[in-house]
Amino acid sequence: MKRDIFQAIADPTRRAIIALIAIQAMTPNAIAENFHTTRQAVSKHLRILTECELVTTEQKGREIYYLLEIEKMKEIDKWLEQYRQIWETRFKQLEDVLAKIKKQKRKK
Amino acid sequence: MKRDIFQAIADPTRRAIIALIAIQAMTPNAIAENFHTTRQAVSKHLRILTECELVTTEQKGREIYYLLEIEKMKEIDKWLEQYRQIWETRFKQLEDVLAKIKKQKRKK
DNA sequence: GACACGTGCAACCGTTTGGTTGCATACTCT
DNA sequence: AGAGTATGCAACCAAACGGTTGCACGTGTC
Repeated sequence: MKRDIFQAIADPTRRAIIALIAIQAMTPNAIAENFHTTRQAVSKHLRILTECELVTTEQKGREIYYLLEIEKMKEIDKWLEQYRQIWETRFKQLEDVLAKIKKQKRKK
Repeated sequence: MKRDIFQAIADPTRRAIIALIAIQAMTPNAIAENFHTTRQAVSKHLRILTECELVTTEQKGREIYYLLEIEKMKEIDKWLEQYRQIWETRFKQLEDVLAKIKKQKRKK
């Protein structure tokens, strides 16, 4: 039942929940109001997000606020980094080619 | 059956396939050699990756080479951008606080 | 043309997923 | 203490997922 962060963000509803609590911490009920599902379904999503440490909870009386653990999002960024390097290299190569063409035109 | 890019990268095997063909285009058979599954299973993953335009194919005789569509990866980067802004803002705020503390110490 | 090779697709199967309903628990207010 | 509110958890269900096996189709090679 160990889910990783990539599975966590795979579901559109969960991405929406993340977007919501990124702005401000919210209770399950408040979050559920934004979706066309039951509160329990949202609760399940929150459990998954908590399991892979993407969100934390903070109890205030009988209400539980869920907050986004923004640091965890960096893991995706870290994974993307290797590919960012590739597309930046390709862009650089494209620039070089364009520069070469420009140079050749000037010669005429 | 419409899958988005986030579902595509949710599976560890698919992320491994992406990592493989990021270096160089490969045939399904060559890719499958790197995993402990059947060629058909890999073929299925490739189909999913093709469906959401993360990979493209190039036929060379009876072999089909799969290549990574690196541009598509930028979609994830674009999605991450909003959160990157948040963690950078927080880091900035932290810096400000530290600077303030430093300043106060100097007064003494 | 016959045959091996590389590949995709359909059918099937067990497991996981996302959802629902119903219930138990914990806190608040009167 | 009792009523109402906020929440989590278990049981269940249909659909989707990831895998396998078997087969069909196109492409090279002899």
